[in-house]
Amino acid sequence: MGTLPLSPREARAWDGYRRMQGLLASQLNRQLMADTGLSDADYAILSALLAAPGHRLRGLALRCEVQWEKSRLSHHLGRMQTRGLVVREECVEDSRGAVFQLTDAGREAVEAATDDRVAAVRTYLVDLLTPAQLDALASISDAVLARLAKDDAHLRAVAELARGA
Amino acid sequence: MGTLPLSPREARAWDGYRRMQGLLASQLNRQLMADTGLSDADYAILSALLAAPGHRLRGLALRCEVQWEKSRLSHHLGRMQTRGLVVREECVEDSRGAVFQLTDAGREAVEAATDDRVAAVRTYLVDLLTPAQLDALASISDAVLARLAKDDAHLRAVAELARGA
DNA sequence: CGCAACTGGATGATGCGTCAACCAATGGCT
DNA sequence: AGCCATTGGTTGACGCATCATCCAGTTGCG
Repeated sequence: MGTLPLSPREARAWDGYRRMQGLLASQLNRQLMADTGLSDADYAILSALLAAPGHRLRGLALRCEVQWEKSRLSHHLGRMQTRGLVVREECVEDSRGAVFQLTDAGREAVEAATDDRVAAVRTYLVDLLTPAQLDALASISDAVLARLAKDDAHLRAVAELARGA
Repeated sequence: MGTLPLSPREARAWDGYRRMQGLLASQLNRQLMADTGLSDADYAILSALLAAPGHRLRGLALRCEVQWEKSRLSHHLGRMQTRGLVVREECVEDSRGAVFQLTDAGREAVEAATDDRVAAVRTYLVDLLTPAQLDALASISDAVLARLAKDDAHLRAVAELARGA
């Protein structure tokens, strides 16, 4: 593929994004961690569970929520379990499956963390942007996510073909 | 701080950004890694060195370029050194300092990786966006980065005060 | 000069993320 | 029923990121 270099406009956008991404992520993570003892990853899991009916979710469903690799999820849930944030239970309808449930401590931890997280998101992102910028960010994300999803679909199609061959 | 929850518009922007960020970063990293054996982090270091006069940079300067914590930089440079991508030399004007220089292998590796990186950035971000969206992304980044810098300045000021007290 | 504070950088411990391999349960197909 | 491909999930190894600590060289100040 003959790849032309980025134009100044493109380079500015990419460069800005790259720097913002790194610093913003580390700032949000650091702050949440310092204030609540929960990492970004913890928070993602916990809030997915909190939103689920009965504060419990099948491993697979959880994986769809947070979009992690299965081994990452497994490792992390293991650690969270030893920290008492979550418990693992057997799955009734598929005995190789697992169901994870929020403990009371886990529920308290997320609830305590939520304000902090929202406040930080406001401070470092949302409150800084105009409505037009908010919408632009949403539409940019949509475009990128659609492209990434297409790739996923492509991968699945290739797997399909391999199966057929 | 009485933190009101995010409005639907704000939530959409934040949620989109969050998802895009995670998947985009992992896709870019994965692809670069698979195609060139270089991680995102490697590439950041190597391209900073490549751009520097003489392909060499003081540790401190490198840290400013990539905005990493010093221990991260030190560890990573150590590993890159054992991989033969980089060499560490003594620093003349400050003998506690260190200077890092790209090896030939390192130079070849970055140069080989550059096309791949640019192509991926096009595929998954830049080429998907309209000029208006590119500009919006740049201005959003500027706003966020300015806010983060302000915090940094604040931290420095606090340190200053502590020094004075 | 001499001492204290600071700075550039290295190091070790620890938790995290990814990959590859694995295992058991399942479901489809004949 | 019996087999085989698939799937949900775990495990171990390994490289990476962060924190706290440390060290040597440097700078500023009396």
